Amino acid sequence: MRRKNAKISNAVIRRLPRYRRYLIELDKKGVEKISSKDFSNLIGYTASQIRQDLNNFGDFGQQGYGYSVEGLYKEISAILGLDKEYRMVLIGAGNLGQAIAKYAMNINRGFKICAAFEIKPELIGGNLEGVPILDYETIVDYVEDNEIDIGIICVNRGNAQEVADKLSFAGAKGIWNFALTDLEVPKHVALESVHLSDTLHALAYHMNDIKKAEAQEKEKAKSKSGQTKKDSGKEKNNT
Amino acid sequence: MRRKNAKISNAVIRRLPRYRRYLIELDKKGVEKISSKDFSNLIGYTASQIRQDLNNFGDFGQQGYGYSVEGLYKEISAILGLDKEYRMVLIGAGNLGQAIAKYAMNINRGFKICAAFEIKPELIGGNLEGVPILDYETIVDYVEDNEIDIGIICVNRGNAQEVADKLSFAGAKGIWNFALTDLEVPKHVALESVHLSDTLHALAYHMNDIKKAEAQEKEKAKSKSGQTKKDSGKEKNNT
DNA sequence: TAGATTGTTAATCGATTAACAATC
DNA sequence: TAGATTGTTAATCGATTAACAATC
Repeated sequence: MRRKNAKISNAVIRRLPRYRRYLIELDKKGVEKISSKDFSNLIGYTASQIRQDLNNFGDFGQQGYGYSVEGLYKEISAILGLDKEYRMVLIGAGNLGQAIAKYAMNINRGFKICAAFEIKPELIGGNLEGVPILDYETIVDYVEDNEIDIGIICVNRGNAQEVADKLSFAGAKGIWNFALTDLEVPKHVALESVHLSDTLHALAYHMNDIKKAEAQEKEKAKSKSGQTKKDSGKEKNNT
Repeated sequence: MRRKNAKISNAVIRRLPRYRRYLIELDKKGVEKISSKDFSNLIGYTASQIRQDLNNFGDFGQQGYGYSVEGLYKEISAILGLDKEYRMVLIGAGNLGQAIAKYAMNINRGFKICAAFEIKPELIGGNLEGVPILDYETIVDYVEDNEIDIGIICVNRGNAQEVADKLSFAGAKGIWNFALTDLEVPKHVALESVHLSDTLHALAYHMNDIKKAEAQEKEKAKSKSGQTKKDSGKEKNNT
């Protein structure tokens, strides 16, 4: 039986786009159904977790059969709200902003960039693959008039909060933030911050962790061989 | 007393870059010390969690005083391995790749892009702010000869695994992956995948979640007012 | 029907929070 | 010294995994 409208944990939500990606691949390959066990082998979550996750939203499977790949794909897409259209604006049309905006348009039909905003006069009036670059001064009116849903923030960290404030004020419902700062938004606005450098720093940590573990391993192997072989290492000249 | 070399949970590691960011800000403001309580108010983790997290790595605080901002910043930087230098290559010099590479160079002195690799002939031979764009065919030799630590993968998802294989084979110790696929790497190679579209999808989920909650709220308010006020809504014509 | 596999409850594991003795 | 605040143990909370009855 389906759960009521209990709060879904963030861990579950983060896994949904991944389920969806694998379902797209399966569908492409012509696979029509999949059991939680086979899905587990593919995606790397336990079968239990997969069933548990999906049952937060409904009874999508069928006992003795499994899950319909196409059916589940559609369900998850709907849960994520990917059956809807989103009108977006980009704020900050530098390298990163331009790349992110193009990326967002390419990955999913439902996300449309309507305009980009800049303060730099030399950029204003230009365009990105047909998307006009407008004066940042005009953003509030534009967002209101064009019923913009999402703002992509790609400005410097010092300016990000004021951009978020303007977007929220003008009626945006979501903010995809790439500035390296933690923003505050009204609770009716959804916020997703992508701190790219944090992920690079986590990578550095893991690299060093592996390095340390390898060094310890070597150390251990050395002392062990020192105990077992008489003629090794420092003991060499003692015999 | 300091913990031995127990495995640090991933949740802790993800918080470290954030602690570090706030410490940089505090240091810039001239703040010299901070208690876990004050830090908690600032960063939004509980004081308990902050002390618990830091004690995974050492006794950085002082009873009755708190933590030295500069000292803690240095400790965390060292834990993350940010006191070292990293030599990087970019694979895939499209919009996103170029933007990510420039971003990585700007955020931290320690990360240096040595070269970019491409298969498109029209890009090979060019350069990105002084970084040469080389033929992808030559990547293995380059990574070996130049002791490259990290590869940034910004190619299409279909080609990402083979790039990861080449990088691992050539001796890279870390991979920062932006291709929309889950890579397999040898266990001596650290992998950090940034699935940008997954974060956009999570944003869409949260936007819809807020929308649903608001609709329910409205529904509840309506039925409530229907009970209390005689002349409201559907009941209007009944009097 | 028998076999397979779900949905769901119970058990386990891990992470966060609370409490407090140690100590600066 | 007294007050403040840590380091650390214990309690709580939440998420994952295991188990199994329900059912296709």
